[in-house]
Amino acid sequence: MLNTIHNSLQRWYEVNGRHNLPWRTTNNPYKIYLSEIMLQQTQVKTVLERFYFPFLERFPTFLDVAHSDLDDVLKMWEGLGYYTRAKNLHAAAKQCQGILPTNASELLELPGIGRSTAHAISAFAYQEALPILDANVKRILHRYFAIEARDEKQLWKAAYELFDVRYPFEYNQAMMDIGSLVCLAKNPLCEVCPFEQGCKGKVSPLLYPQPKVKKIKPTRKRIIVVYKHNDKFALYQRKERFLHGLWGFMQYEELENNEGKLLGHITQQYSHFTLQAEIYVFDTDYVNEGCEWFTRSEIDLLSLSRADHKVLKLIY
DNA sequence: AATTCGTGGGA
DNA sequence: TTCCCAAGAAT
Repeated sequence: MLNTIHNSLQRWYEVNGRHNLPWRTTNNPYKIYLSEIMLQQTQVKTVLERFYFPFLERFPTFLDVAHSDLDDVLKMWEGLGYYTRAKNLHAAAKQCQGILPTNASELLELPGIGRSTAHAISAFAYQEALPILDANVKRILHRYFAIEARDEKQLWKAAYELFDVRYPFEYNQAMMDIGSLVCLAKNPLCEVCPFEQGCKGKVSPLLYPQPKVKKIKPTRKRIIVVYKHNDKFALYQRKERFLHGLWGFMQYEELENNEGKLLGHITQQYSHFTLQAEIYVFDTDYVNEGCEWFTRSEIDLLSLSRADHKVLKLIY
């Protein structure tokens, strides 16, 4: 009986829910929206302890984002990763002039907002009765309905099937809490799960969902050259999609000449490849195309990737 | 439709 | 250490 499950879930949430998360104790749409973007593919701990509050202090309102330069938004995003999120946040602020739409279908029109995020913002800020489908909900649905295949369409159908239209806010928040606290990927705690009665996968929850086919992560070897002159260093702002908008030291696929001094090496794990780079320092006043010169303290005002911070640490 | 996007937590 | 993968969206 679905009604029994819903009541069980509501009771569980009242007692065990993470009610003090800052984006749950506000009804400010911008603060809810910001949390949803930051939390995409990112753990709560990271957002909560390092990024959410500093960003809101720098950009208290969505209108402040709309009036800002992208470089300033990227600086507050530095270290959080998936920088297209910052670019889209900035573009969205410009597009709606700092005023968020008040329903999911219009939110979906904004860059960086997909179906699940649109539903989340609308359910949390405006109580619109729509289910979300994040990693937590997906894992619960896979197990509750004993769905092995990672099929987006099937999961959305399941999401609507289990949804409690009476309490969109509480239901969606509760689902994420169950997913991150109870229905764990490796060690699910079925004994304390409010879904235990109706869950078709509880006899062997680890079967759901099917494990992803793991692909070997390729290694990219690169040469990074730190051009230095007096007290300044040459950096370029990335124009390509990867790390777009971030500043960094020059990278080459192979060393073109033997000038410069070998300083060391770095490795950086990315989601789909491993970067292994040798770092050279080259003292010159030749200005590379697309490069600009910065002192050490000026570099601190730029947004750099993790790999370039490692290079910076090698210099000092 | 499969791949591309960062970084760090946690086992 | 090594591995999986987290409040997904865009391409």
